[in-house]
Amino acid sequence: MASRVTTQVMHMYPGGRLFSFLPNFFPAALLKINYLRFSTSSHECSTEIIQKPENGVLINNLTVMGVDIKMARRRQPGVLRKLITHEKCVAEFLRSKGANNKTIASIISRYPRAITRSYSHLEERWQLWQSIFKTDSEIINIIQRSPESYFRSSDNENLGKNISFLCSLGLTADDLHRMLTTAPRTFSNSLELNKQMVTFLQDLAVSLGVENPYEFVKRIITKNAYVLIRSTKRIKTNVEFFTEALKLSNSELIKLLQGHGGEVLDLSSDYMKRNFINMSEQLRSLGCTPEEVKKFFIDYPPAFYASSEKVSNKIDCLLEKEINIKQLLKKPRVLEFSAENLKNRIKELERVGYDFRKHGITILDSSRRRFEAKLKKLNGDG
DNA sequence: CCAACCGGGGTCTGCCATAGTA
DNA sequence: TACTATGGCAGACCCCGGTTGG
Repeated sequence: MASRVTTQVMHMYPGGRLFSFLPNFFPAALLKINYLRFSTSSHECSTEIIQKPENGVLINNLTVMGVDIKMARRRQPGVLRKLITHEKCVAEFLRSKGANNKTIASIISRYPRAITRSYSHLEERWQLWQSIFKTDSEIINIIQRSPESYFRSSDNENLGKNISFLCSLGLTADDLHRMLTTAPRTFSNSLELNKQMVTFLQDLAVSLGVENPYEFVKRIITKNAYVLIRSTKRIKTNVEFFTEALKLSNSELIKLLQGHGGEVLDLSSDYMKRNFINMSEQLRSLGCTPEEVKKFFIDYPPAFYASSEKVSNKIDCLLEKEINIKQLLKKPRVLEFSAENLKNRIKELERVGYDFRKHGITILDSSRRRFEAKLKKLNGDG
């Protein structure tokens, strides 16, 4: 906290004096360098702080490579002051794996610390990732998507241990592939952190009286790859929230977590609570009983995911056409379609005189192809 | 043949804070 | 003391089609 404030304060007081004995001095960098001087208001005496200058040669190299210096500086200013970096090696390495110059520049702009990794280090890390991915381009795609996930940790040994650990849980090659693709951060977590989550889930299973805790854990983390990149605090809060909000018995909770409940387990706790409250209120105000609301969430936990604004939009779409809310309770998956899509479908159906009161809203819950086929038929019948 | 049930698939980072380290 | 490594947070759905039972 303190150091953070200091940094901000320093940026508020740019300017100051220059040193002439800077290593790697380079005119182009001069303009960017902050030699700072500031006074702390909390102390009587004024303190002078001299910021180490940026490495001009490095800045020049990065500029030539097309790196967004402003972005890099904003994200990890310290890297730009380092005297020894490996930007050329990193670029060469990534290029050898099929990344183009633009991609490389973007990667370094977004995660400058990447250039502190050596060639041999990168080679070693790549080999570990290759134990899960088949092609270089798959890995490049992920690095491009999230440079931080790949580069944040310099601990290759830890990465190897993580892979072994996850394998030891009985995860298949496919499972690992999906996890690393969807939540690459998992593999940069410390082994200890991943173990903590697994232990937490195992303990939970045991306390609930799950027959096979081992399978329970496996199911949760394969169903929801994001669980392992969340804090145990969040997962714990969410489990407690499920239990309290829906007044679940142990067996009901187990069933929920092993089913669709697992899919929303990683949501931000407050967000989930807000959505629950909003949705419950809407349903109640439209005449649903508390029991119906509870059943709705148990049968259809993805409802926790639905943000209040989108849900309101969708419900409005239905109500406008005098569709009874009870029909939604029967077909909650209708909520999975975008409001836009629902609106269009309802419009199309109105055109052919579809009677929702008679036929319900099941027709809205179908794939595009099936819906269109159905519509064509309705059209044909007049 | 068809509606209804139901599981699966894509996708999810970029930032901040801080303990630890050189 | 600057910098690194890493924990943690906010943000937030939509869709397809195989199978099955009537």
